[in-house]
Amino acid sequence: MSNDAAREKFKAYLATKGLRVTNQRLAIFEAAFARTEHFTAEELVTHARSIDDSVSRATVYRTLPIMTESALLREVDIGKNLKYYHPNTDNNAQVAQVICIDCDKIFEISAPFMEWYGNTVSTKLGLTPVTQRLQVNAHCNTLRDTGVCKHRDSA
Amino acid sequence: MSNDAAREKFKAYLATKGLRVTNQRLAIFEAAFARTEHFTAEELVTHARSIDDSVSRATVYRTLPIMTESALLREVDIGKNLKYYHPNTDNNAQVAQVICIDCDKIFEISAPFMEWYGNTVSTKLGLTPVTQRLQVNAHCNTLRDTGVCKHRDSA
DNA sequence: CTGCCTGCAAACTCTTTGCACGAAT
DNA sequence: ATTCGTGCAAAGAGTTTGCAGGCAG
Repeated sequence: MSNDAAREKFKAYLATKGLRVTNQRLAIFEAAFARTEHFTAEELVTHARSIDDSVSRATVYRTLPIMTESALLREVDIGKNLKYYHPNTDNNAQVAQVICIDCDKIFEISAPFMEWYGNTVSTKLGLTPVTQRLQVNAHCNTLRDTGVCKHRDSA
Repeated sequence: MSNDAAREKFKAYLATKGLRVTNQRLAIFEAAFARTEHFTAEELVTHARSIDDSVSRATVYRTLPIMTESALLREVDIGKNLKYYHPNTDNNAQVAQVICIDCDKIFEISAPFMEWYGNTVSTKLGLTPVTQRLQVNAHCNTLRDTGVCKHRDSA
């Protein structure tokens, strides 16, 4: 999905929900979709402000749920206090994460079997699965061998 | 592993690390191992105080990492602000969680394949896996059908 | 005795919210 | 003109930490 298509989807979602298309919301959208790596709310505040310096932290926090509900962003919780976000380029992405404990870089890996697994185990318990997550925390071999985590540069 | 065996393991771990066996640490241990369901730090404070009312919140928070490092407790992060803990009855437990979104009850399910998965995907990235987690968030069918979440009572 | 442990309360991090002003429809 | 959206700053939740006194070894 191109950024243009995503922007239209965002506007359409806002319209559907009776929400307004504001400059701040658009700036936050642009800031989010300009990112290629996972980002935090705080980073999004900074980037959105470079587009429209009137964007407040509060508005970013109020906009993030809108963008995740509309499936434009995926929320990635890796067990730290803060949440990471990533543009969702595929609506039905079933992805696992491999997280480098040394540099916090997040690698995403397609894991279509997750959905099957969620269905199977939930059904046995009388539950209906909504989301599933599969994460692997790992150490960087390069760091162990050379003292430098090679992922840190690109993170 | 019986509670007695776990208590000895706890004391042995403390000794190994040069940490002292204090009444507070023992009270926190007893409170944790008296629980059959997952519990939070705050719940542990309350229960530990019923054993030794001198136990402070700070000491509970300082003791929890010791108990997780020693594999006596497993830390379960279900993507909320707070963490849950559970006595670890099997040292090498590879468990997935199914979480009822309606009542926050956590079901644990043996998932030995997780370790294999973690190894496989990590190796490809030049990483060494440390931990993995697999979680399914699900809605309660009983709640949907009858308006009452049947798990809430036992949670 | 020595130095780790403790309780207390303040600090911290991330996120949410009340309020009055401002802008989209 | 309405009504929703916004920035600001304070509040909130969970957790961590500095400090002075206390207890295990």
